[in-house]
Amino acid sequence: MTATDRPSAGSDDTAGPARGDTVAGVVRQWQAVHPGLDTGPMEIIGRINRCAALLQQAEDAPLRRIGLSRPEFDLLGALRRTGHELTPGELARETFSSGAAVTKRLKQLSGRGLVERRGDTRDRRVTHVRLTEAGRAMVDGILPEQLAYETAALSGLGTPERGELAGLLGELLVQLEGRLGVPRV
Amino acid sequence: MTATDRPSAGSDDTAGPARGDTVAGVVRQWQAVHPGLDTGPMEIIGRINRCAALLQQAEDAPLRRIGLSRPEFDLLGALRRTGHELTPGELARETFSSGAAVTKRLKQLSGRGLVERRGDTRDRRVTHVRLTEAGRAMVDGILPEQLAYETAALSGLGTPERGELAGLLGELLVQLEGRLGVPRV
DNA sequence: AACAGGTGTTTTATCTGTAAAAGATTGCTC
DNA sequence: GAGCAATCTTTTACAGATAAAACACCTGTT
Repeated sequence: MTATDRPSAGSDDTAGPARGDTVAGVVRQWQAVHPGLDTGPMEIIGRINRCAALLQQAEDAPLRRIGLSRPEFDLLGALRRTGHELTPGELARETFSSGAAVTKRLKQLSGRGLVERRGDTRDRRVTHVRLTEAGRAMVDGILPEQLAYETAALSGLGTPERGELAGLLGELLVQLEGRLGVPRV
Repeated sequence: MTATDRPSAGSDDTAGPARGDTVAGVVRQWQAVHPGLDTGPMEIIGRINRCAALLQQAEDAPLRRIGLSRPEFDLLGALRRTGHELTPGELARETFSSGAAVTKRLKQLSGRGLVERRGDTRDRRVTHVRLTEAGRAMVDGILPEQLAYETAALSGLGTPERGELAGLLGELLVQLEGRLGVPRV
């Protein structure tokens, strides 16, 4: 993006470290260099990207403890929440990743005994993937911990603000998926 | 994260494609499997991650046209907006990336004549990096186009909502940076 | 002055993800 | 039913990121 970086903490004022977020600093710098610029989008997109980066870094912790990367967990989660077998292609669509990436992850995960492959009887091109008992147990075991971690990460926001934020992000996401998600098809 | 994936578009109802975003579908699936689960954080974090992924994909377009990756552009942007030379270490901090990544990008960018290195006269460990005239022109040329692209991506939201969203994200980011960003030091 | 420890940068080994091609199989069309 | 385009999955080649080690240099202490 355009504003994911840190303002070069040019402390001159009170040197107070709690004077807005890093994106605000970046925007201020751009305004100083290009006074007329419409930096409005930066304040949303820059913050979304920065939040995503920080949250993902934090969320890694519970998963890392059980030796799972987030993409791997997303794959297992897709199988768990749909409740039935999925083909590699479906998994790729569910997790928004490439087919090649899914193949790699399946190799890894089936090596660890968390998922199983089964060939289709009718169409021998396709395989069906399902969670093993161990895989199901791992997802169910880590999920509450994961959600607790996420809740803690968001605890700085009040309950009403969390609702507002979720609503606004949902609106934006509907727009983006309608606009950008469709060309994917 | 936990909910970055697509709901297995089990079209049964009216098959209306405009029935909420993909994250809402994922949350609904989890609720069906684990009825008691507090899926509140998913609705924020999942959406942030999904928005980030879609926006980054879209934002690539203007940059790709001039053969620049976003991390490279972020590096050039940091030099442009601070207005002075930066060392590789400072660039790493500004762009939130590793020193090794900065080294690689500098090699690439200086090969293209967009940045120049200069050794420090006092401390021969450090080098100073500055934009060349071509680099400055490239940043200034692409930035308005980039921002126009971003504005278009956000145009689905009304002006007041954009302000609210920016404000809420700023609050969240302050919290996250205070909590997660400090251990980085 | 020599040394120890710290800092700034680069290199190396390794890992992950993707795009493009390959391989395998189906189903439609003539 | 033979051929051919389409579909699903995997493999291959390659670009990019990171962690850890290596390297170069500075600084304060003895």
